[in-house]
Amino acid sequence: MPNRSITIKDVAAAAGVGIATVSRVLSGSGSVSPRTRERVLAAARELDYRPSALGRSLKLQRTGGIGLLVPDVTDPFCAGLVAGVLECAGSLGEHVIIDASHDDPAREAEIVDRLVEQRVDGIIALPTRGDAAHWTGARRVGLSVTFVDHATCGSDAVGTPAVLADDRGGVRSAVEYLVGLGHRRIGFLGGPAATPTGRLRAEAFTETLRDLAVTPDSGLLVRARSSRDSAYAAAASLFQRRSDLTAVLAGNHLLGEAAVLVAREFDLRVPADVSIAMIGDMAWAELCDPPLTAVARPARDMGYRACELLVRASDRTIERTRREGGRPVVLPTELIVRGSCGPPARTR
Amino acid sequence: MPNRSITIKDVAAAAGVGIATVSRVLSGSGSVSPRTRERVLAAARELDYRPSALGRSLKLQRTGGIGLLVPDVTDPFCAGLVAGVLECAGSLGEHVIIDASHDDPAREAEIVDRLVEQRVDGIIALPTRGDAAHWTGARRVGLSVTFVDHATCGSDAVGTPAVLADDRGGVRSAVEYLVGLGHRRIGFLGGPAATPTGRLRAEAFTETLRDLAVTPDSGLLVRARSSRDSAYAAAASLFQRRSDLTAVLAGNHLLGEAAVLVAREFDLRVPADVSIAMIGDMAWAELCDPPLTAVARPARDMGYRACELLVRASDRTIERTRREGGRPVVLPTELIVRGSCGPPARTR
DNA sequence: CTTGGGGCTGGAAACGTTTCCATATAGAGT
DNA sequence: ACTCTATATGGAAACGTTTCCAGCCCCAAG
Repeated sequence: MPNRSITIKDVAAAAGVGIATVSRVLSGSGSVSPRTRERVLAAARELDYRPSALGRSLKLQRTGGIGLLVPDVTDPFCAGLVAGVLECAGSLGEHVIIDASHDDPAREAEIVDRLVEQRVDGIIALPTRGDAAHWTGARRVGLSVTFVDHATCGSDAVGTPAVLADDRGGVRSAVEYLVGLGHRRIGFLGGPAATPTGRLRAEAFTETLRDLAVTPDSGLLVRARSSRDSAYAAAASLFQRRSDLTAVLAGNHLLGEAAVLVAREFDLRVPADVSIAMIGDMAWAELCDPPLTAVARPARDMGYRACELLVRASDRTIERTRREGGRPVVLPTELIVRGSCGPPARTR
Repeated sequence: MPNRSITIKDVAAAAGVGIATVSRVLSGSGSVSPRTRERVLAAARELDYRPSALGRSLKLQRTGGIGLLVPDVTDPFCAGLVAGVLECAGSLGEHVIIDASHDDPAREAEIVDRLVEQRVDGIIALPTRGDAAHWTGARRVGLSVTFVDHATCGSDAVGTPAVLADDRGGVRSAVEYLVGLGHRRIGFLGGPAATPTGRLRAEAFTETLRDLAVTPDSGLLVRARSSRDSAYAAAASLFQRRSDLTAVLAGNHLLGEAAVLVAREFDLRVPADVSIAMIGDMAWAELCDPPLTAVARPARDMGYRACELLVRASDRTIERTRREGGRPVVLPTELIVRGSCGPPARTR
């Protein structure tokens, strides 16, 4: 019963060679005679030898691990992102250390610290706020960081590579679609103004309306915190206060959910009485009755691209990365038209 | 510009002490004078020293990492599981290396190998099949494995700790509920017979029917492979072939989705024309019209418990674990009654 | 004054790799 | 036969920790 795990030394002894030779055989570098190679391979197989990544990483100063930091793995968008990262990392032979920040900057900082200790080669993050001190700290100790979904607004982290969805374009396409159907009084359910995402989508909403020469109405724009309850409350208040609106655009899937629920609660037929669209496509959008029109964001692709970007960046010097990686990668969104939007009941 | 990352040696030099002393200060063990401690702490802070987990793990022969292996992170059940593991691991100071098997045993074996190389302290897995060789291999090299969702059916891995949902009880409660409403011709949409889950739920279905003295009808039990298309095809074929059925129980969420879609396609009103229930509660069940009755499985709790179990097991010897951990932990399911089930239209 | 012990401290070994370098061997060219 | 080169091999250092052990100093007790 082997209580001590077997090392390269054991293999060397069993094969009657030096440990350097075993290393050469197993890593495939250097030259070894076919005869020796065979003996070593046989010994390794015989002993069921598993090389330790610890020893190797220590020597090589490179772990082949990448850190992945998302707000919440149960959020479908985050899950898609994770899947993309996993796919790319797997094909590149890297492993992924994952953790969830739950939108708490303190927790995020703690996790980044842990990842630094683990000496990951880089971090992919959907940050709570990209300008926090721990991010610049991480870059200072030499590991590359890639942001996803929204980039930093701070000044210090300029040059941090980022992979974004074209949110602005996504909102625009949805608004254009609704206006094209004849809607003029369109409600917008927005996420918290404190988050980059919440801010940006609301901006894009009003901006597009202005471009389309629809008179703005600030009473039609409502904010919610990022909880189910808050989303529901916001939707309820909007529907109650403004019975004259003919369409609603939900700024995220929580708000979309709330809009659907509240419309049902108020006995509004969709899309006859009110049209509903949502930013962020979900599996359940297809299952709604009627199926919900939504703007799909390529979560999986974003994860994949971010991972590619990160690994590529790790190979270069920080300097070169900073010089080259100025522009964030922006991936297109797609308006998926389903049955939840139609012309307004009473056109004026 | 420090191109070389700073080590304990640098801190020792800066503080004018030996490296042993620095280690004692930072790890909190041993005795150091307050004066020295202060100097070391100051030096570490000054240099922004981050201890390397590589060195520590190598020396301690323990990484504090746990491997997490699920079929697919975008599956809501798996996502819940991951969240639970992350929560527990975080509070225990462990980090989590995650990967997805995509239900491919070969890929799974590869991932296990990688985790062994990384010297994780243990693995939590939702295995494709618990009896595969790589699992016994992993246990042989001394790391503890905990299965989730379904345990092994093989003989070799007896004693592998497991955390399960009471699927049998869940199916039973759903069937009892439907029969209680007056249904007698209940369709069952089952997952692949090759998977433990698919087999077990179908068994529980027929078994419960027998216990309730409802005459079985093998034409009402349909299997699908685990893809959306296959699920849809199975549901369509069942509804088409057996227009006399009054209720359908979907064996997983993919099949539940398919049942809802097909019922809508066939212009069947729910629950007036057909009642639908599903194993596995999803966020979208609430959003369906009518909301879908489902059996909730405690994904997050399962992950949390599995992680607890694993870490506890790592502290003991394999022998003791094997002796103690005979019984798997079984967590209760809950039937969530919503609006998708009612009495059959024409009772006979 | 001596002895003993306890609190602090630093040197060194060990953990498992990779790789540089030195050496040994064999074959080929003169 | 001698040198030269290419190939094959092993020893040893290095990576960054932790911890054992030995040594030091100082104070109290004899």
